[in-house]
Amino acid sequence: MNDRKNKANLEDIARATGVSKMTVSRVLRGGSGFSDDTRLRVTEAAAQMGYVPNRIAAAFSSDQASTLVGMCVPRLTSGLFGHVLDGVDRALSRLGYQVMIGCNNHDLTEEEAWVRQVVSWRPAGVILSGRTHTPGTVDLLRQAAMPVVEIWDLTTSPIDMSVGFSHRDCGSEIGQFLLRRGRRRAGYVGALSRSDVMGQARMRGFAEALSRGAHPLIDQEVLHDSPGFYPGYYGLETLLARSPDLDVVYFHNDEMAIGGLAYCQSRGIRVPEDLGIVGWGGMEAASVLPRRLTTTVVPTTAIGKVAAEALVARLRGEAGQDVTVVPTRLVPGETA
Amino acid sequence: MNDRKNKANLEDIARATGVSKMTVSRVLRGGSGFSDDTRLRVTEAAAQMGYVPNRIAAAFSSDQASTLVGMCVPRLTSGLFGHVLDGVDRALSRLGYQVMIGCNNHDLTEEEAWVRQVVSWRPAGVILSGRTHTPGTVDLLRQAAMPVVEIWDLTTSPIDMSVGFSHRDCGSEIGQFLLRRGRRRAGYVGALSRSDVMGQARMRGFAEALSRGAHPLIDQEVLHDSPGFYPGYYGLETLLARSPDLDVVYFHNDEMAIGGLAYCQSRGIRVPEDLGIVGWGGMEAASVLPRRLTTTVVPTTAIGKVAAEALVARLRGEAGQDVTVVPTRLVPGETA
DNA sequence: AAGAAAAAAGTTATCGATAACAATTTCCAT
DNA sequence: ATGGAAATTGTTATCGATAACTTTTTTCTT
Repeated sequence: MNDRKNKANLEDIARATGVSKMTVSRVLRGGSGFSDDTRLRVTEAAAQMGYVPNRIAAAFSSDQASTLVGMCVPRLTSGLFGHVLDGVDRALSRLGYQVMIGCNNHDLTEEEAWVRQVVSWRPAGVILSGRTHTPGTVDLLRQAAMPVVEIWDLTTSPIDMSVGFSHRDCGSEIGQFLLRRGRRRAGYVGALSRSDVMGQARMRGFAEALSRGAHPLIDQEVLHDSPGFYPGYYGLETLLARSPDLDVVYFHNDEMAIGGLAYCQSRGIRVPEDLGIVGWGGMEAASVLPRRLTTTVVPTTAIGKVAAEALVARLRGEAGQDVTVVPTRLVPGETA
Repeated sequence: MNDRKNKANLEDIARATGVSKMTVSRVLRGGSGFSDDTRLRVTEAAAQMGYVPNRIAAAFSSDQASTLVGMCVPRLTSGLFGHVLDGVDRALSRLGYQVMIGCNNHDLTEEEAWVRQVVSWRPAGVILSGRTHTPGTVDLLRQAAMPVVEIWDLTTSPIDMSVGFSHRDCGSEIGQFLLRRGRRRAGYVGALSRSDVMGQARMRGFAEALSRGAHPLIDQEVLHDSPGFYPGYYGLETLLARSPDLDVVYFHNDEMAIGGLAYCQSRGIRVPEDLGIVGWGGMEAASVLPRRLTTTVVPTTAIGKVAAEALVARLRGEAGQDVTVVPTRLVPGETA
């Protein structure tokens, strides 16, 4: 307990116990190579001195010992990613890992900047959202030679591993569903056109299914805004002003769809009789609306959990598949 | 570029440039003490060799250099904390810090375990949620002698700094508001009774204000469940079964209040005529309901931002206040 | 009881960066 | 030109833990 750093280190404990630093290290890491008597004395001294291991030093010395995992999401304020994060954090913290977060705002350059920061911490592994990355990002991760899991948007040729589902298939499934229900004049309301490639993929899948069914997408309104309630409200207003005779509208996500529902309510448009409304994501709020929203439920927590477990399995050298599909579920609801 | 570690280090760059490690270090950290010529040669070599600094080593060597900040929230799946996290992450990542997250599930023992892990990474500072902590947590943080910000629930005697508002005042303000509006028979629906001390504080403030107004709280239903939509729905059902003549119900948060609204809708209870509904938190969804929810809006992102800035200010030795009040705002809405 | 095997404990080198200090070079005024 | 200040560069020690190896002690077998 000196003045400047009041933190005890291995040497302090060694001195207090009359053994070597190395023996203390062995005891505290709980391996073998020490007697019961020594173990007792060391653990007691450590507890008494309030020893907190220095993981910086440990990670520095061994480079096997890092328990840091980086996790980057497109937006922290999205309810869906909160659940993914929760799944990741639960699985990892239980195993003694710490999660470093990042947020790329759907911007691949921001993602690269974040990856550069994280890699400089020499983490045990990294989890990214999405399948598209800058060449620089991929380089950095390959150089770092650690487990990488790409989640959310499935890719068959991942940097390392991938856990998720196909956004295109989500859109396509909804398209087919609506055609079966007799909808013939579909529109789309989206957001973040430039950057949210996954939303785009859903829209493309949707449009393709409609075209295959010979009732192609009539019109779409894609806002340069974040996909929230108000953009949904005003997006639908704009779309209907242009194409009043649509019979169903697919939204970028549930938040926007709920905004769309609010617009319908305010204008006396009956849902689903006059207009069908379909969302995506499966936010909890959508399921307690007066009419349950027709949507695709995404197993957010499961994706986080599976991604974390895949990462740890790889760290432990266990065999595992590189690509894991976590299926989504179309919930018919009452709005389409 | 050896086999085992394909990462270049300062020494590699030094060799390639014909200067000393120290000079390379100086150049890459962008201080002074080198010529333009050297700077150019070094930065070029670094870029060419794909040098990624080793922050583990840097943090280890100087203990001033840690750019890690720990941030612990009660729940990652809460929309509110997603915004707080976003505020923190934006402010910190802009300044070159990395955020390590944790989640304590409203459990002080889990919080202590997390703090122990985080402290072992010798972070630059820590942000906690709430004003109540175990003695062990407080000890660990005091020992570590680094900036600590307690957010969300304001305390006048923080471990170090505090940024937030008074939950009791939130409840009290709603109580007074409802009395002014002529409500006389109020109930409360809550969740997580044992662990969510902040929800409890709101309830207490609410009940006190009602008592001062001579129309005390009639009944309350507190579920041992997480505060979501369904608990709100069924909580209100239970409460009304027991006390059918309530004229207003205050909910633990907006999610639960929306669940309550759904229950009213399903039973033909008119809101606000037959029953007033009041939430807390200010989730976005609540503002696009057919009737805007009466609630208290919490400046989530601002709290995160202010907390992060206070932490960094302290790190830089700048003066700043220890306790910052970030005011909430009662939004009358149309449901009470 | 002697020797071999196993367990326990100690020694030394090392990870990569930085602080503190020392040495060298450059620049400028006289 | 020359002394001295300023700018630039180099040297050495250090942070705390761990891997790899060596030494000492204990245990077991015949």
